[in-house]
Amino acid sequence: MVSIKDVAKHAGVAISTVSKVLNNYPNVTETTKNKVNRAIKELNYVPNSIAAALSSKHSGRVALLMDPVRETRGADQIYMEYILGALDSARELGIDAITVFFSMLENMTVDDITRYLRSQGVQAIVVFGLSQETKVIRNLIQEEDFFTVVVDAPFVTDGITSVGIDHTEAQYQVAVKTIKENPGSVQPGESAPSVLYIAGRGADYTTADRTKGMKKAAEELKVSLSIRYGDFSEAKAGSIARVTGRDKDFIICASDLMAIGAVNALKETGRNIPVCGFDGIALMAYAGCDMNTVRQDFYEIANTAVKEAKRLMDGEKGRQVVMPHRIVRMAYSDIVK
Amino acid sequence: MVSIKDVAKHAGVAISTVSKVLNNYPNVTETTKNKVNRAIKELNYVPNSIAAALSSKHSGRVALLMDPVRETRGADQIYMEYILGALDSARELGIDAITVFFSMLENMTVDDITRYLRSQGVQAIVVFGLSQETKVIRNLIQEEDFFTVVVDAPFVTDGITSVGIDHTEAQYQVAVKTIKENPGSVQPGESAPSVLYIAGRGADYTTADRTKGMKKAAEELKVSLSIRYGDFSEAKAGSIARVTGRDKDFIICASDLMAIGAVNALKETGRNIPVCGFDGIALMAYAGCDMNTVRQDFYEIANTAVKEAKRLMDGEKGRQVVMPHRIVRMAYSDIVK
DNA sequence: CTGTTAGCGCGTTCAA
DNA sequence: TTGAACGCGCTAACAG
Repeated sequence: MVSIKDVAKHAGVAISTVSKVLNNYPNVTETTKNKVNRAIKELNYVPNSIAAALSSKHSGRVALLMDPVRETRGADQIYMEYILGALDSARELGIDAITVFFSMLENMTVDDITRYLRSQGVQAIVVFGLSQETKVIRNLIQEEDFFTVVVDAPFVTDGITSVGIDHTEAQYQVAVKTIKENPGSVQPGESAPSVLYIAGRGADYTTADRTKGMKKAAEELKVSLSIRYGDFSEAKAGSIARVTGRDKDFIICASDLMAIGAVNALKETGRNIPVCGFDGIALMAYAGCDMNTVRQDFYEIANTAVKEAKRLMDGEKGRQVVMPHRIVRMAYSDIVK
Repeated sequence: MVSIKDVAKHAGVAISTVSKVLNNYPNVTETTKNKVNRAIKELNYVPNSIAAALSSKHSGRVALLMDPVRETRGADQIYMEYILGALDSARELGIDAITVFFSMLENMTVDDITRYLRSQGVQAIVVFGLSQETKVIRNLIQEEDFFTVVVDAPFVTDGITSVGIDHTEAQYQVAVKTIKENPGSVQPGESAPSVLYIAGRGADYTTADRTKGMKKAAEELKVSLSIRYGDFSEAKAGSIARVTGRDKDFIICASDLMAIGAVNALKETGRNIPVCGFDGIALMAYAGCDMNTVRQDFYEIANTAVKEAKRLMDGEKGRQVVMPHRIVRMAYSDIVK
């Protein structure tokens, strides 16, 4: 393995000089810089990031923490896009990222986790899909032992950046669009259209925001609103749709999986009313649900999140980043290429 | 940060002694071992794996190479399970794993990739879903610069282990089961039932094996067999089903995604014949395809693959590992909990 | 069985 | 502007 020493020798300079041009330090003549770069090329040298990390005491390593629930394989797309987006941006920024699932952290204390991550040279963490129930992770974040970026959760301090879409606005828009696009589904003679909103899990940080958006839409459109919590469970959303959805004109769901559950439940009862979801995953179309959702661009969110992590490691302060979203209609024909 | 030196001092022994108990070396008295362990506990010491890797020259780090195609989000489950399985077993074995997608390696030469991985301290690679078309990766494997485990591809040398199911047998079984379970779908008066087999991509290592299994089943059951290549494309499988499937009694597909494409194409034409897939992903059930597939247990395969990588790093020779498979019927009700 | 010592490859003072 | 030297935390001979 060719090391910095070989490069130095080959270029006829000192090791430290090579290190300086590698790290773009000032105070290096163009001439020597060229010499070094030529040597690097000729020897096909690649810096050893392990050694660099050990020496500099900051690895620039980031851990991606997420919780793909084993039971809901249909939603894997979300996590895959998170991972793809995060790794792409890590690669681009030249920092390395490791993926850590909550399941690997089970029955570990905050201290255990901190030590584990430290031993791995982790300097920053990016947390996806945090819920208030995940106490350990929440404490981990609040300990601020690492530079932290949280996706879809309201934490912002000097060391914590928050990234996510505006869930209130997104839910508002998708609800309005769904109701307005389907005026015919209101029973004739009915005074006000009725909407069943199947919200997520109360403990989830996004739930309150989305519910607020739904309420705003209901007020503006003067529709009567019933709210139930489906806990992001497809089965539970199905039950709710069967019972509470019986006399409603619209069902609006806080997740695609719940929308699928609701639609399939309705099919059994023979009813056919507009249902909309939220996440914009391909599964919707496969499940035969041609309906509105919010396109969340998980890839972009994760991509940005890692960039924000890098920003924190570079000494900048935490901040809140609001990502754009857009409303789309998922259709099978758009999926199959 | 508390280091090995602190532990040594605290325990009143030499640094190397601490290192020895850390790495379970022989020739250490129980007494000193206890002293050291106590010190470790008291100081809350965590070994720095970065330093260990630098010093020992073998990081035990493994890179997971895979190629989740961005267009087929429905099949993300496969990659998620690969990742989950691999990371779980890496965590269990105490080695760290990084995930690398083919897309991150685009327009890099074998040399570039080797250097990149080396710079990351990668010692072993696990390659998922290799196709003969991916020349660069194939060359990377054959260079044998890293300990290598390939999933579903026929490479075995002293430094390369191959892990996967028996695709011939699996395809044989699922085909037989599908045909036997649906005797009624054969047109009355017809001499021999006819089967359309939509194979994968010719360049894929699994394709030949699966096709062999299909042929064997066709011979045994005395059915006439037509073979077309769907290239694992849902759309292409749809076209094939529409055209070539028009007069067939069964359609058997080499992947779930193609099965879904075929089923949806058939729906348009109003025909309803048995169709089976292969991978056993949840999407099948969501897509309303209640049909046979091979349950491949991607999680288990990846889990095993990483263990095999560890085995290679421990100095054992490469070998072939055949994983079990089983045939299941995917139904929506089994998916939704 | 335990301790001493020499690196691993690199970043970083501090003199020159 | 350059280079020599030290140390990051640890492993691995080797000596005792």
